[in-house]
Amino acid sequence: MAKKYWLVKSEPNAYSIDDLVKDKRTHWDGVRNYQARNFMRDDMKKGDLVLFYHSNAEPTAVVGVCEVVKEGYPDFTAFDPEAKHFDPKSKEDNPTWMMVDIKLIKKFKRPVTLKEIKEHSKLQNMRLVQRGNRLSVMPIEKKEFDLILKLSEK
DNA sequence: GCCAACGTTGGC
DNA sequence: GCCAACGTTGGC
Repeated sequence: MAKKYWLVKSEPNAYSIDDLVKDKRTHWDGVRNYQARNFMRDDMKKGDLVLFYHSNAEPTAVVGVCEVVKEGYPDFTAFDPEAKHFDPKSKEDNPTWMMVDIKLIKKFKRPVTLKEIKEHSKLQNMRLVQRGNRLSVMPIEKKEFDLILKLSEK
């Protein structure tokens, strides 16, 4: 199947691109939204490429590229009463929440800000710039992915 | 810190 | 099944 492209959001004070630079690889836990869950469970495949976006940040921006290295499996942090995103309704034998593993490919030389994306005529269809969008895992087009990569090289 | 947009919950 | 109340997200 053809490679797909994604964008994931993270608040840098929770988990930033620099944390990923340090860790090299991480599991994308804590997603508690069904639509985002479905993408991770059903559609994100090994080798898919992922833009890493900082939300609630200064600046809000795409800051790097990752690759999916492990496909959807149960988000075990949902089972842990001590964990921040504990969900008592998710059972180990029937998990509600799923996650994937990603590894860092590169941190951008330069962040591509939300402002730039909003101002770019070719990026208006991204769900990221659409009003009120709160999805933390979303599919993007290859041409959008390529363009943002190119902008980061400027 | 504010607040609009959205998702979820729960009473009916 | 409807919908108001509530909690969360996330830009500004």
